[in-house]
Amino acid sequence: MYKDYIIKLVKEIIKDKEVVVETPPKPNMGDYSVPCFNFRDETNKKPLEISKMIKENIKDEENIFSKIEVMGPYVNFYLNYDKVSNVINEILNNKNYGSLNQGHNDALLIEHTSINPNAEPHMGRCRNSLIGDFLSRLYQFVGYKVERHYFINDLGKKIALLVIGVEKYGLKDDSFKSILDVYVKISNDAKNDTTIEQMAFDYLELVESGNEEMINKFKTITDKCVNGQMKIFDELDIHFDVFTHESDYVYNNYLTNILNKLAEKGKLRVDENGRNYVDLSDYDIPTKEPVLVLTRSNKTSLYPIKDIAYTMHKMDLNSKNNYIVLGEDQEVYMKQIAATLDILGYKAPKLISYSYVLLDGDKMSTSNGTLVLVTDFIKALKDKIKLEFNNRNLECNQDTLNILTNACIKYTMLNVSKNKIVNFNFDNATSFQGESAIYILYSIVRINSILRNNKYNNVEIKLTDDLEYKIVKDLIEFPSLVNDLLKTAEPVLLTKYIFNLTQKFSSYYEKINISNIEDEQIKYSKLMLLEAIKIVLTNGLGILGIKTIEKM
RNA sequence: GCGCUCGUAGCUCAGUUGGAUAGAGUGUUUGGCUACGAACCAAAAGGUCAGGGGUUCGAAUCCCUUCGAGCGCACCA
Repeated sequence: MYKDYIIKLVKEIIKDKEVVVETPPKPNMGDYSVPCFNFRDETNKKPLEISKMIKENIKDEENIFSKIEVMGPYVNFYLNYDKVSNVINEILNNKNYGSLNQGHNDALLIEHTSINPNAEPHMGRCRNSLIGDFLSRLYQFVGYKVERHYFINDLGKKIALLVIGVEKYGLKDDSFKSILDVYVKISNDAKNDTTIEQMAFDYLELVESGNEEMINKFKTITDKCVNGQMKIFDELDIHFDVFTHESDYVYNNYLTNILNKLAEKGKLRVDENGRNYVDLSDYDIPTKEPVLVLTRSNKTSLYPIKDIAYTMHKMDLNSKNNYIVLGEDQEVYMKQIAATLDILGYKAPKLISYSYVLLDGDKMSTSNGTLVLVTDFIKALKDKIKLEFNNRNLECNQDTLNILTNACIKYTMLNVSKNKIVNFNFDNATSFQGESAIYILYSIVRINSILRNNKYNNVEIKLTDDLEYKIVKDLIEFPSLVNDLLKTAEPVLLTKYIFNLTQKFSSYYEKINISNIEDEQIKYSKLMLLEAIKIVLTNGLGILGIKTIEKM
């Protein structure tokens, strides 16, 4: 946070040049540094002379730095910890520390997950939900009023098949599993009997023509599916505010209006088979043909036109802060949608995309059996956690078990850059040592333990140890980290920050026994430091969707 | 074939919009508990940053190229 201050100071000396502030490679080289290579000007001074010149002329009037030193072509700044440790009081007085209320209580709409109703969530698909939920919590943390949207694709060929399957085989009960069983049966039947596929198209046509009986059949079975999915997401503590059915857009005039408007703009085409498509040749679309097909030959609607109707609806609700989370495989598709929306005079939501999840090197997919279902993974984690508790003769209640399970899943999945493939490895994902959620939660438990045994009164902070300074510096950086999260939407920045801070605390814990300290001011300062660490860790974990526990 | 993303320690990953001697965890080797909670800490070993060119004071980072991986490229959603 003092980077801006440094930039301001240096700019008073070096005008018209961009000033970069970075962290020196070694702690004994200071807290911040400004490289002077780029400050060369007409006078052609060497960076070495410039760094000296900056040092001699700089005026730190707020007394933030205890020392400013020249090291070759760098000017290094050492924080005055007697002063900046004040951040601890700030954190204790503001439990929302890190949020600068960037959202100003504005509304923000985010769509994520939106998986096919007949698909059970697995760890691959789940990456969307975890990133989406992370962003939702981040935006909420910085003061947006967040609304989480879920689009229910209740009109696909697959749902039609499912309706046929239920007619043929009935439904044992309303559980997700029974529905999936029926789907597997009917899609196997369809492979040998082509009349089933034709029947599916006939059903879809009935729905689009407004046949109420058929509409109800589609909606009923889809809603049962979505209920099943939501039970799973509930376990992950991921929730949605608004559900919208794809079918809502076919009965009204939404779709014909879109087609008419595209025709008005002169961009609607019909091909030799009677299909409607949009001409996107004015846009940079990296497909063979710059088009987007909207209807089948029989004029029933394809998914994109319903998605466009839905997206327009979302943009009407919130045109300013509108986000969608999609896998990398949808990037080109989103370009097509955005281009079509542009023709229609609409903006597109901001796209957050991410790469696939591989299972030990294989893509997770139902067809080749290489996938880990969320429910199965949750179960495996719970078993392992219980075992670990047993080995230590500790009790683990349901709440703790759920929190720890969630923490493991979220931390593992969010600890990789979005545009990199996640190599999901079972042993790695269930490791509780080192860089893991359990390590972090365990450390907070140790902080709690100290704070339970040692009461304190607020004092003027007096720190005595290098490690404390390093921790304070991390705490100072938290608000600017949150800013970086907003800029990049990159969860790994946060997971690494949390882990680094936790590591520093662990070393500190080994080094200094607070309970044995006699001097009250020093002891209380350290206790306040721990409290501040706990608040920042809790805030950070909260953004990841991870709850903390008092004991374990 | 064309486009996008990626390639960093045995394994899983960071690397501050080009900066100082490339960092963590895990695994391996070693040391530390009659405890502010050892799911921890300390230390050692481990690198041609996929290969090759280029740009400049300086490249894991930018450009070109080769190789490798993932994804996409009109009637699935």
